[in-house]
Amino acid sequence: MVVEREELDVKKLSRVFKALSNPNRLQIYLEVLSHRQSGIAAPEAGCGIADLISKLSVGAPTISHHVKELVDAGLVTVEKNGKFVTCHLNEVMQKQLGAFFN
Amino acid sequence: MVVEREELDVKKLSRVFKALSNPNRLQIYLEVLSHRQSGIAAPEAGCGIADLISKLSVGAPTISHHVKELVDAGLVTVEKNGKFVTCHLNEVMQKQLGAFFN
DNA sequence: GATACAGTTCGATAGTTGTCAAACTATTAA
DNA sequence: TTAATAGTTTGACAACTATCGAACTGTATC
Repeated sequence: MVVEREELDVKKLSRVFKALSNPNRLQIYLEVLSHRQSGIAAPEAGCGIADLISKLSVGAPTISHHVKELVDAGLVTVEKNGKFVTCHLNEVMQKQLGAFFN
Repeated sequence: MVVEREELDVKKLSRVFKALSNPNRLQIYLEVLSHRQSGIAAPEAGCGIADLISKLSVGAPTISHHVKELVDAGLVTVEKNGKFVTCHLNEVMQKQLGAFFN
């Protein structure tokens, strides 16, 4: 059995920073941060895609693309409820990044 | 007199993360971090360009370019001593980034 | 001076990224 | 089952990036 090491090596870390390097994507992350709620436990909290579309003055395809990049980088998670999608903060990653700069 | 506001708005912050989004540039930053020394006070400490060139298996022009981007983003500073250039950590920025993820 | 050395700037190029419009999928409503 | 709605995927394209070799600038050494 291969053990998945969840350390932040240079490659992974640079991918995280790349995800945050685009102003619109950073704004999405900030929006998710402001709804500070992780995990699937609380469906009411979190940040809806529609909110992001209305706040960021770019089209839906672009938002969708950006959210996927944030998910791939491990910064946020995504939860589907019927037609709707909600973004949640990955607090583990947040803490790891906080630790990196300390 | 115009007061220089040194806040980290979205634009500035995304520029910082862009600077760290390239693996080689992140490696340079890590190298500077490991010589944890800021300011011009201690010329002996800090990270020399030549060290970076030997550690990063990319050419000198590329290193030079990357260091400039880190400087422009406010992540490191640079100090010249005759022929040699030394990189220092900007600890203020480091602390601001640590605070951002907390 | 002339030479060597440390690093920078320039110009070019292959590769990547952000964005959009159009077409698509899936879910709810009529 | 037809419509409408929420979001995704695809394909395209302009803009940007990382890297290199060549030429350059400034500093020390002979």
